[in-house]
Amino acid sequence: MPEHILVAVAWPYANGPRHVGHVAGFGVPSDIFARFQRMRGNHVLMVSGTDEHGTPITLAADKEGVTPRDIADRYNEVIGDDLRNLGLSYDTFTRTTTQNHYLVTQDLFQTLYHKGYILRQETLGAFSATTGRTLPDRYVEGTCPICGYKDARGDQCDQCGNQLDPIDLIEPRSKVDGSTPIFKKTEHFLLDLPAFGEQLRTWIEAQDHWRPNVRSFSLNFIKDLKPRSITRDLDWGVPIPLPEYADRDDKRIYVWFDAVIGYLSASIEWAENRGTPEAWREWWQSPQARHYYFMGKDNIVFHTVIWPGMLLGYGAGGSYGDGRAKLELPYNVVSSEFLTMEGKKFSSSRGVVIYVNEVLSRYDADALRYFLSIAGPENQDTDFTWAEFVRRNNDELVATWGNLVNRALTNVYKNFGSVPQPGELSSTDQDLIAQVEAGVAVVGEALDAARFKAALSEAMRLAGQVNIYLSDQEPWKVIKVDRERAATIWYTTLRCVDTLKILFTPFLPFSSQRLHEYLGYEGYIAGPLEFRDYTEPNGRSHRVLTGDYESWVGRWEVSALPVGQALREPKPLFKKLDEKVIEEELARLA
RNA sequence: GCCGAGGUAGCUCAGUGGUAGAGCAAACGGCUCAUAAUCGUUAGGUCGCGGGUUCGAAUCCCGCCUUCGGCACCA
Repeated sequence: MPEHILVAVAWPYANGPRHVGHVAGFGVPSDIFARFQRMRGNHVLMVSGTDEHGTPITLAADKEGVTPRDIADRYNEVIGDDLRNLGLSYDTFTRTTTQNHYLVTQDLFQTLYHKGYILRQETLGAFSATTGRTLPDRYVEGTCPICGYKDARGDQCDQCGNQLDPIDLIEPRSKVDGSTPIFKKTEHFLLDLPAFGEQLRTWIEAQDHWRPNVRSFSLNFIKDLKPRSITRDLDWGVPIPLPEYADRDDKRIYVWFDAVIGYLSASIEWAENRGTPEAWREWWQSPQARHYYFMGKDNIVFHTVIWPGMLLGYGAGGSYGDGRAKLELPYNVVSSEFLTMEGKKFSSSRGVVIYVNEVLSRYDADALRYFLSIAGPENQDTDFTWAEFVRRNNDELVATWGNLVNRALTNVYKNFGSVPQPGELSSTDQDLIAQVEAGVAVVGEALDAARFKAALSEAMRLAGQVNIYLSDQEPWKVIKVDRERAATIWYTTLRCVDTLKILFTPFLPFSSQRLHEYLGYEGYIAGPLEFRDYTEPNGRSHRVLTGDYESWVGRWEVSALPVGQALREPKPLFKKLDEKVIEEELARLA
């Protein structure tokens, strides 16, 4: 029975290009998972988009003298290109500035408000004297009233560690331009999280298939829930859908509140764009559907506490719920740790960074995907170094898998031209095939459990087994004395390579597609992704990254390689990298 | 400061109660079909430190050191 699987991927923030650390956490793992589930025959809906509201984008816009919309447009395009070039197979990668997203966000806000889950409260906020814009706590600096540290931030003093309120700072100043901020009263709306505390606790406690750190972290977090502010004094964001705010442009819904709603709004957009406007309900209003969320560890509570709280509050209400069924909560929240760069935290300002588009301009997407899959921060922080990148590429990807494919294909292409007719398979041949075919289940189980390193390691181990088999059987010698036996050995090898191709496809889609073609097959097992433009009722159009995945022919099954199928002329799947690139890349960092 | 996670071979990392693992790097050997790729053998660790529970602990408990994340207006 095919299942409905929602793959909800963290929304990259559109204030700059995304670096390798970002895609290591949310991008590559989610795509591996989605591709695997599609190959298994499940109905996958993979959604995300660029997160385009919030203070950092307004600050970037001010700095350049352009509008926030300009910044969002620019980086929506850059980020979309990067994700497409990495082969991330979203059903819909959209953005938070669509009319649809505004409508869905406002429906959630209104529904929660009318159900009494949103509170109103007067607070004192800091505003810039020069721009009139709100200054988030961390953008106010001054002298710490507790320890006297001169560069304490409004939210916390880095020297004594105490939590602060910007109003308490001595001689406060704006981090942006140094001016003295103005403090004034402002009304805010707060999500009443404590109202969901008991439901959340019961629900989280039952999720014993979550990674332990995600579960225990979340349980600890809900011990002390407080109402959480969901509005900001900004003119850039989703307007507050209440009559008294209809004509005001000084207050907006806070960016994190609308960003998580993006998972729902993008699903609704996908259904609409596809001409089946109700189809999203098969994922969101069906208790059988499984929802997987992928993100970095800094985002856990948004996905295990706040967003579930919003969903619980919304229930079946609102214009999208339509009284039919409640919206479903996450099935699993797959959080990654962080990637570091040459032993240090990624930092754009300090130049400790490598952007996705830079890597892809010089290296193949599969080489980066391989590294991030085998050495990524799945269970703990891991380090990206150029030396390790080159080594993993040359000594593992090229040497083990690439070379197996290349030696097999070039030999068979040269000597037979097509899949050779085997004689009787020896027990050694049969054992090898059985071992590799067992990988379909073993690797599949690991992938289903989001254990990507284990899955890829097993696939690589099996590729190694085929290399051992070849060294042992020496078909290049056998063919001089016994052509039929050589044909049998090469047939056995190709059968294994064809099954391994399936196991590698979620990780290495580009090279797997090429291998698929070299083996003489037609159609896509991992085809092209597409951008499509959609125009909304308000006349605005935007670009969506998507693909025609239902037409792809790859299935998570063992090889049924037809004897006699003509091969196409093979080329190496991967490029070996010169050791010199390590120094070149390190020089770029400095 | 409080909460959570990590600290395992030279390097990068697996491994949650039962005689310490992988890949690479190192040393030696085989093969030469293949992107000088591959295959085999050897060597290498008091599993952060100190206590405790247990017949038995990298694995459970306590303390300490250290790294990373969270701790309502950064996303």
